[in-house]
Amino acid sequence: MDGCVRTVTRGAVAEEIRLTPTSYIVLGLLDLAGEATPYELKRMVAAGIGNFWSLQHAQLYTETARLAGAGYLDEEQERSGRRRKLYRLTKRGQAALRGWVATPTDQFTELRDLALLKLFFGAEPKALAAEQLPVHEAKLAEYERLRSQGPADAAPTGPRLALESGIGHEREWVRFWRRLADG
Amino acid sequence: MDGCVRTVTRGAVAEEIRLTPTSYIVLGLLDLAGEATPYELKRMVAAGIGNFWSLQHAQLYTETARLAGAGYLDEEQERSGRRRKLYRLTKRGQAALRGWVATPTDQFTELRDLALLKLFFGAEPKALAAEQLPVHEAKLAEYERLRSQGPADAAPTGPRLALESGIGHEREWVRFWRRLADG
DNA sequence: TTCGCCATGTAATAGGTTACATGATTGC
DNA sequence: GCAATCATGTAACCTATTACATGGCGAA
Repeated sequence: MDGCVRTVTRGAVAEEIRLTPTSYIVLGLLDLAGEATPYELKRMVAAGIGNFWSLQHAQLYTETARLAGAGYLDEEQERSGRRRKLYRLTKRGQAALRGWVATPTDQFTELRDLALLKLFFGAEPKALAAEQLPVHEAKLAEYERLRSQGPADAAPTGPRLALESGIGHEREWVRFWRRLADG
Repeated sequence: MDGCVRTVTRGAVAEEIRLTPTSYIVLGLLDLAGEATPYELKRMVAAGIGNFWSLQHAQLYTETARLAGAGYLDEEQERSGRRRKLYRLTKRGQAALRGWVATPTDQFTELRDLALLKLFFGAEPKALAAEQLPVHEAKLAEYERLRSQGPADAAPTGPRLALESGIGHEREWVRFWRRLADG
C-alpha cells in the first residue's frame, strides 16, 4: 500500500544523450528536492520556474527516463499500485548540473513573441494592444505579489533574481502596449 | 542559362497542415516580396525579422514545400542549372495571412532565457553578468543604429514598432545585468 | 587552376506537443 | 455509489535542428 517494495535501477549508462535546457531543469529541480516523481516535478515547475520557462507535463516523464537511461539519474519504481517512478541525481547528474551552472553563457535570447510577429506583418496596433495589455498587466501583478510574499532578503537568491528580471520585462511590455493602446 | 523554362505546380491541396509561426513568416515575407526562392527568403529573414524571430535556413526549404503541398503557395521550378524553386502566395495563402494578421492574440510569451535559467539554479551572478552584459549592449547598439537609419516616420510601420519593442527589452536586459555586474 | 567560401539544397534525428488512457479521490 | 475532476502515465506525430552534400564564383 505504501510502495515500499521497489525496483531500483542504478546509474547504468545505456547511451549518450545531449543535455537540453529541459534536462537541466529536471536536474536542477531534483537537486533541490533530493528525490521526486515526475508528477512532483511537474508541481515544482508550476510553483516557480514555470513562470519563465514552462514545460509540458509529458516532457517530465520522457526526460526523466532519458536522463536515467544515460546515467544522470537513479530510478526506483514502486511494485504496487501506481508503480510510480522516483528519481534522484547520480554523481554524474550532480556533476553535469554543477558544471552547467558554473559555466556562464553568452547566448542571446530572441523575443519570439507572437503578438510582435503580427505587429511586424501589419496587424492593427490598437486591436493587438487591447488583447495584450490586460494579459501583461495581470502577469505583472502576479509577479509583484510573488515578490511581496518572499522574504526581504539581504542576499537575493537565484529564483528571486529571475523574478526581478521577469518584473522588469513585464513592465516593459505594459509600457509598450499601453502606448499603442493610447496612441 | 536563365531558368526561363519552368515547371509550375498550382495550388493543389494535397493535405491539411497546421500553420505555425514559421508558416506565417514565410507567408508574410512572400506577401512583401511577391515571389521568392527559399534562399531569398533566408536573406529577407536575416535583413529584419530574424532579429527577434530567427529561423534555420533549412526550415525555409521544408516550410515552403509544406505550404505549397497544402495549397498556400504556388511553386515554380527551373528546369536548368540549380533547379531553384520560386514561390508565391495563392489566394488561399493570402487569405490565411490576412486572417491571421487581423486576429489579435492574447498569447503570453515566456522569457526562456538560458542565462536566467542558470541564475535561477544558483549561478554566480557576476560571472554571468560579465558574459551577458556585452552581448546585450552590442545588440542594443545594433538596434539603435537600425532605428537611426530608418526614416523618421510620422506613422511607424510594423517592423519599426517591433524594433522599438526590441530596444525596450534590450535596455531592460542591460539594466538588469549591469546591476548584477556592479552589485 | 585550385582553394575556399558562399549559395543552395536534402536527409536524418530528436525533442517537444498533442492526444489518448486509466487510476484515484472527492463531493453529492 | 455515481459523476466529475485530478493524478499519473504512454503513444504518436510533427516541427525544428543538425548534419551532410554539391555547385558556382572570386581571389590568389
